[in-house]
Amino acid sequence: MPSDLHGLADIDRLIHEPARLALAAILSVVESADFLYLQRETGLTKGNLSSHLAKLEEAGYIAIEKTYRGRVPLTLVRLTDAGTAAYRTYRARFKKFLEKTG
Amino acid sequence: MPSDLHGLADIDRLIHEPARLALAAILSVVESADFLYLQRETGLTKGNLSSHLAKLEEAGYIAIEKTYRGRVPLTLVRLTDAGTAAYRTYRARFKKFLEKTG
DNA sequence: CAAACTAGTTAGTTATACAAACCATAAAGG
DNA sequence: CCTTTATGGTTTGTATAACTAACTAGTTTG
Repeated sequence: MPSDLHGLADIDRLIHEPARLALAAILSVVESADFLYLQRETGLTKGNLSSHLAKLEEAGYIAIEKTYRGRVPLTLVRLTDAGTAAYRTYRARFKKFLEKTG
Repeated sequence: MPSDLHGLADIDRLIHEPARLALAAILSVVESADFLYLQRETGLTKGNLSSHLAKLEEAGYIAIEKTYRGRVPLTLVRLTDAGTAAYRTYRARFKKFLEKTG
């Protein structure tokens, strides 16, 4: 394999996807967020948000806690350590790409 | 629609895709490049490269000129003005995102 | 003249994002 | 009450996307 253009090739696709990148950006600053808050912030449909969260959870990037607010179900999401690390790495890599190709 | 998280939502997907982002980065600095050069730089398979180029051409981001080197066919690729503009916009937007969420 | 290389395209598979429809419960209105 | 409306999601289906493998076509080399 060639130079792979400044590590662009092994960018984390899971985070690269704009919807998930937005989610990571939000979760990186809030400790934890509920489903509807995330939906409003990202503008995603419920289904879409649900599937993105499932992917992030599968990757171990987020932890999903299903609880109740009163008797109304409530889904709380937070970034795991792995998720935080992945997000940081992604940002660093991309920043480097932008600089190197500036 | 909500805040859309610093314009991340309307990022140019055509350029956002890492393979095409790499292509744009290369083409933004070389005036013109041939197929095999691009293949080696990006590490893409021929088929994959071909389809990415087709998409970029369809969008008017690149111009493809099919010519000959001696009697061997040669495909030359260069960024159009629209492509250059789109690449620049993409970079600016992403940079902004990185800064704002820094 | 056969093998192997150059330069690509086409065809087919797999994965992805996305929206629409659905399900379940709870509160509110008549 | 019991129907509507809202909350909080999941499941399902579909169109697009990326990617690989196989094929085409001509060319050089042994």
